[in-house]
Amino acid sequence: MKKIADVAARAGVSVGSVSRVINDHPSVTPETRDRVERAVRELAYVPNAIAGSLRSRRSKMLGLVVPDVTNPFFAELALNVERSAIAKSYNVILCNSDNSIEQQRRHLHALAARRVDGIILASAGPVNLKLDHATPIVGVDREVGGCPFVASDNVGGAKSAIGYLLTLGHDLISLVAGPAGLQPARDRRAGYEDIATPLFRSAGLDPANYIASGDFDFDTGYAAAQRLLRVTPRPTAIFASSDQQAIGVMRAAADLGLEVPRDLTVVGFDDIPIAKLITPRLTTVAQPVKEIGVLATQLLLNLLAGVAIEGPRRHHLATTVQIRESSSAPLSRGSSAALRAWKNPFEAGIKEEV
Amino acid sequence: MKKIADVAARAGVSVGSVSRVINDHPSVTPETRDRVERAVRELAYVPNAIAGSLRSRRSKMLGLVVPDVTNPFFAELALNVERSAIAKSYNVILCNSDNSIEQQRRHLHALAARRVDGIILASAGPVNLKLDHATPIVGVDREVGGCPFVASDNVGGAKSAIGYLLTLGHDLISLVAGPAGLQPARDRRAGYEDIATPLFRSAGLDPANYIASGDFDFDTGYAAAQRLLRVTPRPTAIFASSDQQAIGVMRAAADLGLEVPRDLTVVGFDDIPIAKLITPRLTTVAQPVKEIGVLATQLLLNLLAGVAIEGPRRHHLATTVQIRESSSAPLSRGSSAALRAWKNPFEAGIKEEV
DNA sequence: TCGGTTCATTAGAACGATACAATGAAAACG
DNA sequence: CGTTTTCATTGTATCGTTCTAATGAACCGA
Repeated sequence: MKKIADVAARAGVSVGSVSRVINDHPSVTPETRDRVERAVRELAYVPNAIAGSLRSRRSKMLGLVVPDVTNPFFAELALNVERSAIAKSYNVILCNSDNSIEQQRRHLHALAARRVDGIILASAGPVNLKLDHATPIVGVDREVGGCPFVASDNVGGAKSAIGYLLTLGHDLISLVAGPAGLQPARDRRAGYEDIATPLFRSAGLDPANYIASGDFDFDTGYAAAQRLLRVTPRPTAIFASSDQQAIGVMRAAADLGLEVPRDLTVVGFDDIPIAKLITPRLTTVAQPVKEIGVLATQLLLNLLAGVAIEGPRRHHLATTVQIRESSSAPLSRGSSAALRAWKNPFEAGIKEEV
Repeated sequence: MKKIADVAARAGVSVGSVSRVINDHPSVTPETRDRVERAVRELAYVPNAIAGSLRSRRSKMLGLVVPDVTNPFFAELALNVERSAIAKSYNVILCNSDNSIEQQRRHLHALAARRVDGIILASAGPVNLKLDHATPIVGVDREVGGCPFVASDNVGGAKSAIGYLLTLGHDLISLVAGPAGLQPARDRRAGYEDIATPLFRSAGLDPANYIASGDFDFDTGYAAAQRLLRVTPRPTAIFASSDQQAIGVMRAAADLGLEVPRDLTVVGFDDIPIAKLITPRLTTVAQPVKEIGVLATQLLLNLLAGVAIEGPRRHHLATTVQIRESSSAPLSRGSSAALRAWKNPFEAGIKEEV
């Protein structure tokens, strides 16, 4: 394989000049540039980025660590991180932690050994950063102690979903919560409870009866709905912490002979691609995944470029309630005093889909 | 950041010995190993893989180029490639070609510059391999001229789906085809035509009336079904070339007042995760994505290790018909002579889901 | 015309590891 | 006991770039 010296010889210049041409440094005469470019073409020379990285101490690589690219959220994240990175001539090493903190530790170590310039980390759990990490890290989705951080505003997203349901006239709203170990799940629950708990209280009901929890998956949604739909008085709406759960809820409803949205309103969270494909189309809280990926990458690259971080180090991007077919006003409008007093402060993030 | 010389100094040995310990070369006394390991720990030394790669001329990195990780098929592929790679201490650089041949060319060039040891390529289109490529390549999903290749047996998959439908008693089976530019789409169509065309012919019908084509997406499925379901005599089953299309077909059927599977049987292709979540659950041809990813990676790593490739260079892995709820016998069983004569030779790959 | 800038160019050091040949000690052998 | 073999160890060349300091040419204003 050709090296820079071969090109230099062929072009009749020094290796330094070839290097300058390749990295288009300004100090090059058009003539030298020409001769070098011709030589590069004739020899089909491909610069060795490894040697370059060694000398320049910059690898122009980023690490991306996610629990599982198979999850549509992380796939979309990976796509946008990679795109933003490549636009600045960075490549991305993909790592799946498989939700194992140990696996993740190994990956972080490997990335450090490869001297990636920075890491975007959707952490599988709490992580000990004193080890290894000279490498700059930006957290996404799940907070990473001390690092700049980008995620959806999960609390706000849940609040606006519940707000939307109240506006429709629902006042018995159940929650299917996610794993308590995951911050996004906790945040969504917090948003829900912030509004829903007082309603139950003022109606003299126990809020705990209207919450079921488990994983973010279909089965959890199904099982949760089976239980929640047998509570008296029955909830008129169910807010699920993920779209997969919501789909499980809809199936359970169908199995119980309830029609969505006539007998039960279902709202999900995430807006995964199929949400708009199923019947009925799922009303859900859309996360700005693309923005998260792009912003996280920009933050990281700025950090690397030494640009002072302007604005906050922790970003919570606004979500949007995507109104589709799985939600409607309840058959008999709720009548609690609290509901009557309700004014929705979250209207900004709610939009009807065309 | 510490380097190997620092470790050597601290341990009171030569850099060579440290190197041997790290790469666990056999020629090391337990005592030396101990001292080195302690020094490594005390200095929190992380070897510089870039320097190592430069000298050893092996980067221990693979490139993975796919059109779009957001596609569940490629996401699953990426997951399994990365897993298989990491098991052999390789890392994976992820590249999205966005279905652009030009973008893909740039990515391949960057991977060559980074001196990745090998590339797994789901090509966006025909590719000119004489440029750049000393780097070994294994093709997946879409054939890459001259390279070892791994994909589903798309022809066989389509045939077994049609075979299954014939067994149920269908004989007017429509096809929603995929983009003619994509090999998997062409292969699935070929498998369909191989069996279906003679049936139409012997019934005196024009096969072309029963085929619609477009992208692999929901909208194409919807539009195709709108047309196909107005043909007389109406098909009793529709075989879609992707699950997304199949979901579009089901929605169109619903909009036309047809109930699946009573009035129309729908079969998809891929078995994406949601296929089993929707109502009715989708009968579909499952691709062995995991196996494709694992096999492609193994093939590539063997190639790199210089292991002679045993067996064929081109692999077409068997698909499985996943029978779920969207398929059943037609209301009135078909009666063409061809159908009566039908004996299904594809029973092997058909399985009822528990 | 001359000192002072500016700029393109060059030769060679440096990056941090692994590979290799050389060395010395211990083990094995007849 | 001397010779050969084996093995752990060492010092240093090397991988292919980029970076730095030095050089010389060209240009500028006084």
